[in-house]
Amino acid sequence: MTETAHRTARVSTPPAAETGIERLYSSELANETEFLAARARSVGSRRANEELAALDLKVRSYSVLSLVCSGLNPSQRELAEFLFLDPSQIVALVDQLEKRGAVKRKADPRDRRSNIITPTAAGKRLYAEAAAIVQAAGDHALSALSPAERDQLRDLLRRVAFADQQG
Amino acid sequence: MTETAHRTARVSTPPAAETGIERLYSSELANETEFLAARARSVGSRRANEELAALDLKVRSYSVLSLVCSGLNPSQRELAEFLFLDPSQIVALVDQLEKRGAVKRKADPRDRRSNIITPTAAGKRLYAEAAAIVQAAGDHALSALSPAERDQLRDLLRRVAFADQQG
DNA sequence: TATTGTTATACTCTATAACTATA
DNA sequence: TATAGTTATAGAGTATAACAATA
Repeated sequence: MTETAHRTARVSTPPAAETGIERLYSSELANETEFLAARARSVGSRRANEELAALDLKVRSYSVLSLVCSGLNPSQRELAEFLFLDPSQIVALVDQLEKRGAVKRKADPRDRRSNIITPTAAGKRLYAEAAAIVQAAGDHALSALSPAERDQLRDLLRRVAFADQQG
Repeated sequence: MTETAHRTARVSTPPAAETGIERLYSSELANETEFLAARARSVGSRRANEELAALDLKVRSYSVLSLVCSGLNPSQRELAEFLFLDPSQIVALVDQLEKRGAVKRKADPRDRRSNIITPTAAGKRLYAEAAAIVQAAGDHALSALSPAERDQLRDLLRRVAFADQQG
């Protein structure tokens, strides 16, 4: 992202390749890590959203359902912090999942202000279906990479994603 | 602008395993590449947006400005396709940049339906300032990685981001 | 007839503040 | 006084369709 930007400098003057946008691949923007991460995520989440629509879910609600089904008994506050979402958005997401009988709110006995979210049996089944869909979509999005490269990418991303917490 | 207000409560709290959300790192979701990409991008673009606000820009408008200043003379249609944005959104973004004198529209002599967007001198100066900010924000976001690892991450992301075009 | 840019519109997502009940 | 959840609302972002000019 730094001095490496002009390592992949422009491929001479554009031959005005008519309608193709491939020529923009050589732009500086197309070599910025953040732009690439945004585009990669966009490619993946678009497909995931399309597939999840069959279960009336989106990546957002799937993420909540996944954490609720993790066995870690998250509170709404924890869901908000972990997903970088405002608590008020969690309310809406949990409302949706609760309305369809996938999750339940229950007061934390140790702090009755806190709602612990747990899955129902139907919620667990829904998650199993959704997880398979998301995994398939992810495999498709990463089909350009070998298994080893996928592991590599995931590990690098994890270190960036949690850099502030892990120091 | 104070979007992190709800997230600033953990400043002086000791690493107590009770209230922390670190326990959610072990969830399945935290090991999904797509989730990690979304979170990594969120970390980076939040900072970039905060810094770019000093220039009255956002990552969205910066991306347009960057492509316009690349010397590749993109049309609005090309900007839309490359940035995964609707053409109508490009209209608004180019309007903003044109209104502040950073870019100009000019009809493509070979197809007068098409608007070729070019930077003004002021636009080039604005881009130079913005690029430095974005680069600094990117370096900060990737500070957990070594230079070699950053290259590795960028190359892996590029292959994923352009997998459909490159085959 | 198809495409580029444009406008208008509706919908979703996100941010913010105020309120309650607990602590 | 502070925090978890809730509600309401405004703003930003996004998607869609219709239109004029051009091909």
